[in-house]
Amino acid sequence: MRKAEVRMEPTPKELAELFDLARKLEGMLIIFARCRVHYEGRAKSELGEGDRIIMIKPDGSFLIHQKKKREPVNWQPPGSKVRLELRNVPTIVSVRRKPREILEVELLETYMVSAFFAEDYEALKLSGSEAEMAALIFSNPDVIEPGFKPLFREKPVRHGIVDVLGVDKEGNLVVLELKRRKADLHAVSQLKRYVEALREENPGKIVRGILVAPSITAGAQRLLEKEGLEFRRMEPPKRKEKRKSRQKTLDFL
Amino acid sequence: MRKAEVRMEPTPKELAELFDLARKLEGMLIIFARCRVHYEGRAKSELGEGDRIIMIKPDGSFLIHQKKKREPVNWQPPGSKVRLELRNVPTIVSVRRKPREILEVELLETYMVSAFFAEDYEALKLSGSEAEMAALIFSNPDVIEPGFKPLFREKPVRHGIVDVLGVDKEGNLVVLELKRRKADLHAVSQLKRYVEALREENPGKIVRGILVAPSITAGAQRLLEKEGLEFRRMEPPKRKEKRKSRQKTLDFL
DNA sequence: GTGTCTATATCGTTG
DNA sequence: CAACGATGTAGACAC
Repeated sequence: MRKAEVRMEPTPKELAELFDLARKLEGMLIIFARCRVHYEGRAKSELGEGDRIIMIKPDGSFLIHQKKKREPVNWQPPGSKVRLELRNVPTIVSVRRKPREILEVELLETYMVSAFFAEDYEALKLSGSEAEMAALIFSNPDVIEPGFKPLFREKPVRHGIVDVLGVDKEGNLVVLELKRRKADLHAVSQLKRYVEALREENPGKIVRGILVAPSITAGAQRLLEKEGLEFRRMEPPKRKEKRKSRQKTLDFL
Repeated sequence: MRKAEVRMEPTPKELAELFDLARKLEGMLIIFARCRVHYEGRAKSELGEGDRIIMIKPDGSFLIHQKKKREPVNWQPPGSKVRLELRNVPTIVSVRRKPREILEVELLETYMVSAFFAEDYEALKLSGSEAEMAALIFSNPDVIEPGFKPLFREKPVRHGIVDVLGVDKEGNLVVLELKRRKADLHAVSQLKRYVEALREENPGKIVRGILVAPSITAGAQRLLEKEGLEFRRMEPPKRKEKRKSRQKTLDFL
C-alpha cells in the first residue's frame, strides 16, 4: 500500500471507494471540488457554488477551505461522524452530536480526490507560553520584585482562577495575572475580579494586583491606574527545547 | 490548463515547477510529505519528523495539518511570503513581516504535490451572530423588556465599547452585553466594566446592566447577582437567508 | 497602524 | 459533563 492514493476526475464509485479506504485505514482525505455547503448548528450558514479544498481527518475533523484566509470557511470539529451519500449529487454529510450540528457538502464536480495514510508520532514542542512565564516566576520570584514569594499557581478563588497568588515582603497578598502578549482591557478586568474576590475573602488584608505582560495597551493602562493595580513588564521566555514529544527508541538496533 | 495538477513522488525539480506554477496562477497547493517544522516568532516551536498535509494559499496563508484536530499544528497567516529553497533537503520558508515570524518546513520525503486553480466568487452567508441579536433588539426592543428603548450600538465609553446602550421606561440608562452563547465570568466582568464607566460618566443617574444570552454559567450567575446586574435569556436568531454574497449576474443572457 | 471585541472560536485542564 | 481560561488565537471594525 502506498502512502498516497489519488484519483483525478473520479466517478462517484471511485470517490466512494477512496472515501471508504481512507475511513478504514485511518487516512486523511483531500478533495478538490466545486461544491455548495450548508451548515446548521450553533449558527447557520450557506455557501454558494465555488471551488474549494475539503480536508477530512480520521478523528472526524472536517475542513472546507476557500483560497483565502487561514480559517476554514466551514468546518466540523473532531468527533464528528462523516459519511458520503450518493444522491443525485454526491454529498458529504458530517454530524456532530453535542451540540447537534450538521454540515452538508454537495460535490457538484470533483476534480481530484486523494487519501494520505500518514504516520506521525511527534507532538509540537512549544516555548514562550504563559505557563513558561509562571515557571520562570516560581524559579526566580525576584523578576516580580525583591522579596516576592509565589505560593499558588492556578488558585481557585470565588469568582475565577488566579494565575499566581503570593505574598510580598510586607506580607500583603499579591495576585499576578500573566499575559504572554500585550495586555488589554480584558486582562485588567480579569485581574480586578480576582483582587476584589480576594479582598472579600480576606477582610482587613491588603491585596495587591499586578498585571505581568510584555506590554500594555493605553486603555488598559488607564483602567489599571484608576483601579490602583500595578504593571510589571515581562517577556515570555523562549527556551531552546521543551520536552513534550514522544521519544523515538531504536531498541532493535 | 486543467483545474488540478498532481505529481506523485515528485523530484525537487517537479516540486519547484508546480510550486512556481501555483504561485504564478494563484493556485492553492497541497503537499503530502514527511517533514520537520521549525517556527519562531511570537513564540517558538519545533515539530519532529512525521507525515503531514501542507496547504499554501495564494494570499500567503500557510497551514500544516497533522491527522488530528481542527487546528493546524503550525501555520502562517495571510500576507506571509513563501518560497521553496532547494537545499540538501527541499525546504519551504514562509516569512511574516509584522510581527516578524518565520516558518520553515523541511521536506524529507514528498509523497504528492498538487495545485488547484480554484475559482470561487461566493462568500459565506452566516446567521445567528451577535450582530443579528442586536438587530433583533433594535427592531423589537420589547424582547428586552416593555418600554426599553435602544439608543446606541457599539457605543464607546471610557473603558471599552458597549454593545447596546438604551433607556428603560423610567428613563434609567441601560447597558446590554450580548453573547450568542452561554455567558461566562468574562461576560459579567465586561458588563460590570461598562456599567461602572457609565456611572462615572453620568453621576446621579441610575445605570442598569443586563446580560443578554441564551444561558449563563453558575459562576457567572453568582457574580452577576452579587454585582446587582441582570440577565435576560435570548437565543441568537437564525434567519433563512442573509445577504452577504456577491450576486451572480447574468447580463449576457 | 493600535485598540477593542467577536467567534459555529478551538483546546486543555480541572472539579 | 460543565466551567474556566489560554491561544503564535484569527478576523472584523473603528479610530
